[in-house]
Amino acid sequence: MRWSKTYIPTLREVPSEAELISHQLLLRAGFIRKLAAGVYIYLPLMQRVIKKFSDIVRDEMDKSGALEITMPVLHPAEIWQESNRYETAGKELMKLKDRHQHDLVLGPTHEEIVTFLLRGELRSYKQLPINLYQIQVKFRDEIRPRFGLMRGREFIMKDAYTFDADDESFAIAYKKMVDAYFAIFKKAGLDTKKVESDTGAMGGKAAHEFMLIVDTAGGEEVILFCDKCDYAANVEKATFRETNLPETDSEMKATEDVATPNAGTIEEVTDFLKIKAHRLVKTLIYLADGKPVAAMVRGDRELNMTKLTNQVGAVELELAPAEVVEEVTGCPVGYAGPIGMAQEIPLIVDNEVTRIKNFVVGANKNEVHTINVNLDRDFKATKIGDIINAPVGEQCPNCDGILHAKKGIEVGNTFMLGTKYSESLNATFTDTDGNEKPFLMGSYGIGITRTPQAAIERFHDEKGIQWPKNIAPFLVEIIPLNYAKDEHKEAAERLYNELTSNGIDCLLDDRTERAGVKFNDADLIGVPIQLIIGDKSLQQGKIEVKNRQTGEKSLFDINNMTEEVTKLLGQIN
RNA sequence: CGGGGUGUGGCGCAGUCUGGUUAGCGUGCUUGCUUUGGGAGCAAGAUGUCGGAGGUUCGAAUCCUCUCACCCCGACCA
Repeated sequence: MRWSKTYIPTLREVPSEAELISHQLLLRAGFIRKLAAGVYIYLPLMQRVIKKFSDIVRDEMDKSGALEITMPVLHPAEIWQESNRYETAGKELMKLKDRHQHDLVLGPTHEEIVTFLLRGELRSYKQLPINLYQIQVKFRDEIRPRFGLMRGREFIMKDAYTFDADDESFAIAYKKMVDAYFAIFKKAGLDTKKVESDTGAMGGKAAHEFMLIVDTAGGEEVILFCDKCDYAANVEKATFRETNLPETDSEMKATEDVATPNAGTIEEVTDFLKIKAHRLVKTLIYLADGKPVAAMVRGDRELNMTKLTNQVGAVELELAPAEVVEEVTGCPVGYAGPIGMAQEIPLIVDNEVTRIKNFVVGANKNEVHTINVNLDRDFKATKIGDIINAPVGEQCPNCDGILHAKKGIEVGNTFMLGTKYSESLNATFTDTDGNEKPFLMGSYGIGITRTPQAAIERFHDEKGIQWPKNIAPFLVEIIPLNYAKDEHKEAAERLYNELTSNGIDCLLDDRTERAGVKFNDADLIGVPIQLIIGDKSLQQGKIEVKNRQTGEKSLFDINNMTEEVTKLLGQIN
């Protein structure tokens, strides 16, 4: 492709709307433009990246035995009502009405549709297993779309669905997908980690996420890793073993209310009472599906809303607004405690709280805390369980290693759905014994538009993008320094024709721009190999080569370019 | 949804507090000449519903009301 014949609108300045470096580079390098919040136009370079990544995904999915189909984007609301996700995922769904006032949904994912398809088609175990996938645009009415292609309202996803007759067969299907995912990301030049995750709104038995580890602001997810074994889980899911028992008293003491003037925060209270943060147990009021619940965790711990949601069996959980807190506790926000609340509500207590004697809690009175409080003696828990984020430095749940945290971007996920959808949508088959059984299902996603942005977040420098070769818009960019000069132009054209006819994907910068402009644009768009045609090297019968990933420069013989370029391509990521 | 912020040529911004020529600057764009190995120089030129609607005023980018869009933050304070 010639630069003059395509459209690469590079920007010199950073558009003010972009926060993340990867988002800025996508805009500056002329890959995307925004239409509305979370809705983007893919320009020619992005289109090429999408195609290259999609081809890798297709290739590996096909190899794994999955079958490509295309399902509709437009869904009748009824099928979503049938699975009950019209309610549970309601706010995320893009809804619309047709001219007959029929409710429709723009598909955010396709469990319902693929199950609809197969419940009418598959009647026997003999037709199983089957794996169907598609690469297609999805719609989600995100609360807050942000960061360019990272969290859009419209985006492209590869989604696959497996149907199996029994657990052994499902385990094979799941493993095949996991293997395919590792192969896909490896081919795309991305080293991903598979981590355990919560099943969330998707439901089902278990789930994993494929994370690209980054150390930039783009890493939205926190992942806990064991330093000894291969345990890895995202923060919502990660558990730990309580081996570092906190210091505490041996005997219970009598409770006492203590005035704590102007001490509302954990720090203020612990300073005032001269105690360590773990001895102050905070009581947080949440609304679980609209009903207030209280949760107690150590002052030095973070409550994990996903775990709490699961403990109370709720669909939606949100921190209670101040008015509700005041109504429930009977005092201003900041002094909630388990004893003497104005209303009786469920009380979920974190495991760790049971290890401490004589802790401090809010007294449900303004600027008063109660000291020497003990579980069971002074109040009863509705439920005791793990409701905190696994703390860094605590012990791995599987071995004696220590947990540490990293940030990552989720580029793929796999869900063991079990029979959640096949049961709710009544999709059954006849087993070997003649009985009707619901299908065992799995669903598997890869963000086709998010992954390239994640790759940029991982691979860039101050000059621009450093694409891994297999998802780069081009493999090679030919840069004649002075296209108006016949020798440069001829050498460039010859090189372009030679490489192109040998199947090497080239971009020829045939603009009559100055060298500096071309160098900067080349570094910005991030094509892995730059071939620079200038007087210095040309006079020696050489072409200058710059490896965009390392910045390394060398000279190739002008008569041996295809071989040299192919060799270099074989060496880079 | 709550909180904060921003809307001014393609892009980045100033001007708004304290209303007053013809709304500026940088960059980009067009044309010409020169230049040509890391975002050139000189010259000439084009490009604005100042997000929108309404209002106050002799006069509004600027003040008031409403509205729309976009960006950021969101629960250790319980």
